[in-house]
Amino acid sequence: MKKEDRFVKQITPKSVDFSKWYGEIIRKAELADYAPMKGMMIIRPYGYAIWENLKAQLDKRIKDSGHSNAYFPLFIPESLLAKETEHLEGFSPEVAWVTHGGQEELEERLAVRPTSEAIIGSMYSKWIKSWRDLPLLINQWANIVRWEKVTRPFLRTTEFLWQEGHTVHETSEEAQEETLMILAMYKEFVESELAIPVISGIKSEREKFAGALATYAIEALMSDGKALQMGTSHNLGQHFSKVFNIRYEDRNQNIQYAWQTSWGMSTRLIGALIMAHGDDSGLRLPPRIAPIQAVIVPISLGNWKDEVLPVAVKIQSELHEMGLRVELDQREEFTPGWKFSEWEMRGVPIRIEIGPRDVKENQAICVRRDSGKKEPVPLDALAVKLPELLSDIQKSLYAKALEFQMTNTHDIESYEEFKATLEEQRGFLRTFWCGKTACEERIKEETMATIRVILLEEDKSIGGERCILCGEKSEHLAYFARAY
RNA sequence: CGGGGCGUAGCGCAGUCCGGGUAGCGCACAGCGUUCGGGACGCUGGGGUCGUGGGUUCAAAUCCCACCGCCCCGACCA
Repeated sequence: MKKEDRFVKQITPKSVDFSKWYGEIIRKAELADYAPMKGMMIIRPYGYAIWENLKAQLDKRIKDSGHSNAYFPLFIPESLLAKETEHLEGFSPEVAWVTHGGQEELEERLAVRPTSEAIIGSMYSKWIKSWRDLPLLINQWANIVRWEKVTRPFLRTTEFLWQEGHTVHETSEEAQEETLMILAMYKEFVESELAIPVISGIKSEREKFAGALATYAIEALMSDGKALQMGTSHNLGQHFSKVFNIRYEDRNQNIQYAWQTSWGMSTRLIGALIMAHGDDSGLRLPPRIAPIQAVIVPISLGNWKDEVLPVAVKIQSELHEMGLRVELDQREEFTPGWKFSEWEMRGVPIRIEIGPRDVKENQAICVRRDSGKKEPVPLDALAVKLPELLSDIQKSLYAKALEFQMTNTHDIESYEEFKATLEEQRGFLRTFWCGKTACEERIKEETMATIRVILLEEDKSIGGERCILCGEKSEHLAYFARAY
């Protein structure tokens, strides 16, 4: 961006210091604030409004695909959490424990849920008796606590909000089908609502969820070239049904352990929005989830209160009637220029300027946040033009992000090239990997890059290439990246 | 958990070393007036346990000791 075009001067340009830029956007756009406890944050109304929009859109998809919402307890007795040992071992370093009720020490410690497989599994064993009880398709919206050592607002906080689905099925095939259906739903949701293109695939053994048979994930590339996991879908197989005794009588009157899945997406999505779309002037929110889709800024010149304001009020109420989220900024203590910068920083997709000149000409000036393009629009055309603009901005943000992802996805043929590319340009490195944890770990040690996902069978165009590190024959086409 | 940085008004900082002595600046905030098509200006005003505890001293933001917290960069994770 050219210097004279950069009107917002309150934040560090992201090219100068990405971390600082990220933190400043969060505080100055009033998305969140640091809490007085380490690793915790307050999600402020503007940030929470984004979450509510994301949640509404995702919740609709979850329900449309046959799932129902429920709510399970925040606390999990230690004995329950400890039943699946791989699960406990995976989470134990980051579990917070309640040891006292008032002054009295508890007989058994209570874990603050780091995820709810255990408590939900224990209840499912009571509810499921017959194949007629299946599939059981439940989702919960909840808060989760994980005692992380390194925290960053939205990306990794001690407490976060998420959605976790927990389903039970008659067969292994059905569980697998559910796992992949959710993965596809997540991808569609993120791409169409958040306008962020993602890659999807299976996680390596090392990166999979503790206690799962297989973990699938969607991953996106942030604009600093690092990858971010945006959602996971796990096929739990019978691991949890065996320890929680979730059994049913099948259609042939045999007693069987049930097959389960679990899947989740969190407030981390907000961090992704910031890092995938934001620019030097601040946030750029996709219209479909922006709390404010258009802001009207009246130009306070001359007798504007009588001449301009009534027109602005009328525009707002008309657009509001159409279901658009439109704000009229009639604060008198700020100049129009100040407001322009403010709303830009907060990522509002469209600004509608209206001043005395426009009123005379029966028009308003529409300015796009994504491109900065201004155009006069006749007042009676606003109702048609605005939805068009919003939809165009949504598409264009996605297209820009996709272009970025494609130009930063590199097909790699040698380990030397792998290391060089990572140093010089980051991004996704697409290459073959033999499937051995030893190779994966050595690559991580030497380059800080991890396997984000391995492409699924059906996505593979070619087979029989060789592992980037050891040279063994391999069918695993993997995406590597440095990740958050 | 390692390495670095920082705690002074809501935010950003100066003052601390090298000299202990009325706690300052910019922004923000409040009032009034003039302004307003890309972060306006004038005047007036309010706001401080100088991170916490201890010590030295007539006197500590400043010197000494201990502790706490936060941020950033690395090893582990939605």
